[in-house]
Amino acid sequence: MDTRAKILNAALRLFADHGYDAVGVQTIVEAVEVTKPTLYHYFGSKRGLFETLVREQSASLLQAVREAALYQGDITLTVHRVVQTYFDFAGKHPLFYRMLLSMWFAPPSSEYFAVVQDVLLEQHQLLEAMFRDAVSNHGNMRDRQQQYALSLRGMIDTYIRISMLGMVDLNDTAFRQRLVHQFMHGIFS
Amino acid sequence: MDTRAKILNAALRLFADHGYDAVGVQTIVEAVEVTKPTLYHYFGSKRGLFETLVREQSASLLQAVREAALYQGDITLTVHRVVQTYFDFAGKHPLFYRMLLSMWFAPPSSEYFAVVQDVLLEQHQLLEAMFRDAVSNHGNMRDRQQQYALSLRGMIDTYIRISMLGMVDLNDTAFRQRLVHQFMHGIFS
DNA sequence: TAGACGATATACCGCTTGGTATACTGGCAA
DNA sequence: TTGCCAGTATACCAAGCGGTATATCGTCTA
Repeated sequence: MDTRAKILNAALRLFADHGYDAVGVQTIVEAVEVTKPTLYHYFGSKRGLFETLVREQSASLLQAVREAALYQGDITLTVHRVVQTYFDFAGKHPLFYRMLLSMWFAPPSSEYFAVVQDVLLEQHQLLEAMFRDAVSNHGNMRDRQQQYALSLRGMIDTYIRISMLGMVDLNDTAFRQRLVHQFMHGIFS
Repeated sequence: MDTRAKILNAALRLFADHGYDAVGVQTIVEAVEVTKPTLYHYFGSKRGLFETLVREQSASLLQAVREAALYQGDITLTVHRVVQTYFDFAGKHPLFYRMLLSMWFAPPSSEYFAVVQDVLLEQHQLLEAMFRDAVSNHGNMRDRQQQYALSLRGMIDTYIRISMLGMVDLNDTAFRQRLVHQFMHGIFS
């Protein structure tokens, strides 16, 4: 593994474990056993390092959500696919998803929030579009796409968090089905 | 308002808006127009200030949840009371609840998390006890109290967050009833 | 073989951080 | 009226912060 990748790895681990503000550049380079100019050579600044980290890691998530959220006539099925996509990603990249989650709830004026906001916004737009496209089939969800998108994300993140505490298994198909059923029940009722 | 209270007020506002790490002691005392030794006279340290803040503000929330979560034979009614309690508190203390929310998702090893964890744990135990007490009436929720408590909190916090974005009105009784109904549906199904 | 270049190190910068030693003030008690 | 004490200010500290000027090394190219 080359130096650049090692720095990104160490930064992810440290940011996820202690938070962006609490981790100094010095700490990161010590963890990789290089010196500061090396880090600044690759990333230009602490913020640049963080932006690179977020963009590279979230690319595959965004792509997967983009495909899963394509409405093709069955909203329940589509929602199920989206849920599965998030659960899969969080299972494969727990450190990154945990970090994303903590920053999604962080004060909007913090430096790192601006970086993460783009990623979150794009996901939100995909989910909203999914619900909007389903409107023709389900008249009662008109103009509620935004709220539905937010609450679906809320539910997904809640259960990802619970699973990180070891309290639930996201790979349990029956469990996932019950979640989606419950969510759809909330929409249609 | 005395100096002590002014410091606590300013600290809450600043921590909620920018995060614990991002706000220096100097910034706080400048906002109140006093000097550092004054702050250290009252609170001993930055962490001491934060602990005092969290403890004083969360006392009323804990008391309200303690009363609301008392199971008296009707679990749906009790859950409804709990939901209303949280919504009321978040409506009355939006700054504090927003701060609490951001820290609840923060990295566990961050300094402030330890302070906030006590408050969260106590709430969780109250909710868990509520579901445990309801077991005799609803055999199918046995040994799931922990998961139920976590997912109820997740749902509550999700909607508080959505309301903070202006996307939903927590004071709408019909809306609250639909939420509780949806949650209970997820439990009983 | 000369030079350019990517990658890395040493040593430093100004600034901010959380925290404190010391001194002063006003009010209240003996 | 003396003395104590809570409360507040001036001025300071060591340590850490993000960031950089400069130099060196090895490799690849002309």
